[in-house]
Amino acid sequence: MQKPTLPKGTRDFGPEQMRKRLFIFDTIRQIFQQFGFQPIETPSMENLSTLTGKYGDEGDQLLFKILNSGDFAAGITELDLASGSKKLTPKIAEKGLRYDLTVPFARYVVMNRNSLTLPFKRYQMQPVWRADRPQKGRYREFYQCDADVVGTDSLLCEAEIVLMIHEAFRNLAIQNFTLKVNNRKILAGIAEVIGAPGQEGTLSVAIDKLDKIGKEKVLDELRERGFSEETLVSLEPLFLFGSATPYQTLDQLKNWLSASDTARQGITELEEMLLLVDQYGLSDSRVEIDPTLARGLSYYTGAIFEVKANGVSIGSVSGGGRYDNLTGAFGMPGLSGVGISFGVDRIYDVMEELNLFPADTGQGTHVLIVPFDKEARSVALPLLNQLRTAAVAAEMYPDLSKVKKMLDYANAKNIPFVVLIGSEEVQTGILSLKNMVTGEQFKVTTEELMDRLR
RNA sequence: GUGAUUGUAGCUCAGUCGGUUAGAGCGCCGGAUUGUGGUUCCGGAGGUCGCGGGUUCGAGCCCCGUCUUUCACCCCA
Repeated sequence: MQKPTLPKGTRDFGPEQMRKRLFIFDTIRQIFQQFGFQPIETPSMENLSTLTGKYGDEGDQLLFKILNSGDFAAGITELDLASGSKKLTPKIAEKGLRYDLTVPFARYVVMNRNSLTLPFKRYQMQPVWRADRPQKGRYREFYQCDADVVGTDSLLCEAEIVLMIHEAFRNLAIQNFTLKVNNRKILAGIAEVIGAPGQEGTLSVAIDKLDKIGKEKVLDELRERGFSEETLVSLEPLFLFGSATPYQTLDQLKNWLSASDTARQGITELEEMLLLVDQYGLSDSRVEIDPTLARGLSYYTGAIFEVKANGVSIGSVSGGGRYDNLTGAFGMPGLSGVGISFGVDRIYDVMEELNLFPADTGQGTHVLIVPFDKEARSVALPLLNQLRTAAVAAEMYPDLSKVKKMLDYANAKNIPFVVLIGSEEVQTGILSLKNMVTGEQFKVTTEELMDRLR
C-alpha cells in the first residue's frame, strides 16, 4: 500500500471549498449572460500545433504535453534522442493541455466560421494548465472564466469589458480593486518617440515591473538589453505619471507622444472607451490609465486590461485585451477580437484572505429527518417526499442508530432543523421539530412544519 | 528553468547533546445517558517520524539523493 498524493500544483476541493467556488462561478456566469455572451466548451487537450508559438518561448516551455498513445517510442532513432528534447517532443507528443481559453476559442471560431453570426460573443469557464512552479496564487491547474467578442473592432466591446469587471467584483464584494488599462499602441508609440521603434516588446517587459522593482532597476534592465542612454533620458516622462484621473493621464500622454501617429490612435481609443463607459452611467469607476502596464501575452494589439485587488499580495485576478489577428495564425486574417479573463482561483484566495464570502453561501441540507425505529419510517418517508416537493432540501438519516449519533450528523453538516419521529409521533401524528441552533423543540402538525420550513 | 524552505497521529505542532517504550492539544471512537446534539466527566484507538541510501554500538535528530510543501526570481490568472 502506498500513500496517495496529488501531482504538484493540483488540489482537491471539498464541499466547503466548492460552495465558495460555485458562488464565484455563478456570480460571473450571471454577468456574462446579462451582457449577452453565450457559453461554449472546448476539449482539455488540443493539438500541440494549435498551442505552440502563441504564447512566446516562455509559454511554450510551460505547456503540458501529452505522450502519444500506443508505442510512442516506435520509430525514434538514436539520432532523434541525441538531437535534444526540443526536436524530440513533436515526435512523441502531438497533443497538449490547453494553456488558456483564448487560443482554443480562436481555433473554434476559425473551424466554425461559416456557422457563426458575427459579432460572436462567447463565454467559457474551464480549467487551464501551466507547467509552472507553484507558489502563492499560482497553480498548475486553475480555472479561467473568459468572455470574448470577435468580429468587431467597436470600442463598445472594450467599454463593456470595463462594465463587466466592475459588475463582477462588486457582486463578489471585492469593492477595493483597481482596473488598470493601457493600450499596446501607446507602448509602441513610446518606443517610437524615445528612438527605439519596434522595441516595445523589450521595453514593455521592463517597464511593467516599475511598481515592483522601481525606476532605477527598470533603467538598469533596459541598459542591459541595449537601450542607449539617450533613449533612457527620453523615457523620463514615463516616470512622472502620478495617480491622476484617466482623462488627465491621457492628456499628459498626448503631450508627450504627439509625434507618434500610433500613440495618438491608442490614446483616442482609450478616450472613446472611457466616454462610452461614462455615457452608460458607471458610477465610482475604478479605471486607472497606467502607461507602464504591459502584460505578457504577445498577441495583444490594442487595449489591455488588468485587475488587481488592493490590500492583498496576490497577483492580478483578471486580465485581457484586444487582439487584431489571433485567428490569422489559423488562416483567417482580419478578424478582430477583445476579451477578458477572470482567474477564479486567485479571486478565491483574495476573498478568503479578506473574508468576503457570505456566510450562507449555497446552504446545504435544511432539515434532517430522524426516525427512531423502522415503524417511524412510515411517517418519515412521506414527509421527506412532501418536503422535497416543496423545494426544501431534506434528507433522512439512513441507519437506525442512536439519536445522539444522528444529531451529531446534523451538527457536522450544519443542518439547522431536525424532525424527530418515534412511536409517540407515529401514534399521534404530531411531529417534533428541533431547531439545532437555539435548541428549542416544538410539537407541530405536518402542516405547521411545512409552513415553518418553507 | 534558478535560489531558498518544509515534511513527526486525521489536523495544528512539541521532541534537549545522537541514547530506554516518540508526546500534547484538538478531532475521532466507546461509556456516563436504551427518545435528544453542541457543555462536562471517564476510557480507548490511532505513528514505516515523506521515501531511498549512508555514517554510528545506537538516527525523528548527522550526511547524500529523491519526492513533496511553502516562498522569491523568471513569467503569469
